[in-house]
Amino acid sequence: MPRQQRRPPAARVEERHRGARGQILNAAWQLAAERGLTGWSLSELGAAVGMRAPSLYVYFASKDAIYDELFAQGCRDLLGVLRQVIAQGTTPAERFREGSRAFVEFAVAHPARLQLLFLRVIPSFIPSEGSYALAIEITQLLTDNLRQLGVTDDAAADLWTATLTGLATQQVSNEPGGRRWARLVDRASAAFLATTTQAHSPTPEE
Amino acid sequence: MPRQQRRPPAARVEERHRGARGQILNAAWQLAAERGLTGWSLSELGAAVGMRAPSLYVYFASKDAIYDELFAQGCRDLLGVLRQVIAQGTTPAERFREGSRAFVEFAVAHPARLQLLFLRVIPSFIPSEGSYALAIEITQLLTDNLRQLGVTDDAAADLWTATLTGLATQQVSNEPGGRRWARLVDRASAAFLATTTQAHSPTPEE
DNA sequence: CCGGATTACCTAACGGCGTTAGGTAGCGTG
DNA sequence: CACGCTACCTAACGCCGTTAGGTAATCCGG
Repeated sequence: MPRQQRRPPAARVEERHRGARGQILNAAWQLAAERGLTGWSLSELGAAVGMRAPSLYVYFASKDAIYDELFAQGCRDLLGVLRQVIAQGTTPAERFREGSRAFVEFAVAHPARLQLLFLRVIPSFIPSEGSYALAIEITQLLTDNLRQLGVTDDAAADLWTATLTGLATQQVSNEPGGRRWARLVDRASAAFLATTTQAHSPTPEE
Repeated sequence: MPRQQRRPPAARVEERHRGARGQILNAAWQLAAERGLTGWSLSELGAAVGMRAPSLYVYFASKDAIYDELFAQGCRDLLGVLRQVIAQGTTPAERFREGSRAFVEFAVAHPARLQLLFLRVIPSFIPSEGSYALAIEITQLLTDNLRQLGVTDDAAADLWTATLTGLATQQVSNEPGGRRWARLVDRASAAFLATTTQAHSPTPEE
């Protein structure tokens, strides 16, 4: 009957594991950026951190588990960027415009990350519950941002997320590294704002 | 020095090959629809047409070559649908509205096809020159459609293709089989039309 | 400082993938 | 009837993600 003795080491091990996992995830981001979201193998990822492929299973349960961590990290990064940009804005309209711009910039800066977060590209990968909750937070942030503008229509928010992801997706799919679609975000913001607010705000009644 | 003798058989062979290729492509569409664009193997595809995997190489040079044919077929199908819908419209505005609606319907009807045609999902697959020309034809059709409305701005056309693919992509990525984004196409059409034409048409000068 | 437990890696191997090589029944035609 | 070609097959290669099992190095209480 093996009692648990010597607790302290377990904490140290977990700490070192956390470091190794971070290193592996950084290497995975780099491989994804260089060769596409699915264009690398566990052998290559292992080599990038000085290991053989099977050793990666000490730190992650599967390749999909690595994708799940990348998904969560990407969500947290985007949330951080959006929150910072929104905090800097002085008016609701400015927060909306700058938030939209930041979203598209974030997306086109890393095509593989865009695919992982917003397109179901890997048939076997489904985000874990915790990771998906982070994705929901992103859309809620956008929705709240719109609500401050007086746009309480859920359909309007859906249309806006579709427009933003559409611009980003067309950019990275058809002209990676270019600006042809990315530069349209301000124009799209203005047009969206004009059509969705004019329907409710210029008419004083209701 | 083997001269080519007996020409007729060669033609018959090519004809039968065409039939077999069509059968294989049909099975591939079905597998892609059921299991995702990349969620099937050549063994499964072969089994679906009563062959082993290596025998498929009689008809296609590689799996990517099969994807290329599917890509071309998808483009031709979409072109056919759009041309038919546009021909039925009586006014430029109606053609625009119905064409947009048809585009989104076509896309959400078959998620894997949408991924193949508009999202770079398979790292190893790059459309052949001929197939890509068909994809260009699609965007040109949309651009011409807009031009008939007096929208000659290339940026406006880009924004519109981004909006349409964005709606379709959000639909199939976040709620496959649903209508949450797909139903917004008419609203998006109206908003787009309002903002892009009001900037130029109500002002008579210029 | 010793000895056993634990850690952190390794090699070997499995089944499946896309793909290539080589072989063979059966059909169509001179 | 015999030949050549067609249309398939099996075997095999290297790579994939993954599992099993083994082994040096390290840690820590006695």
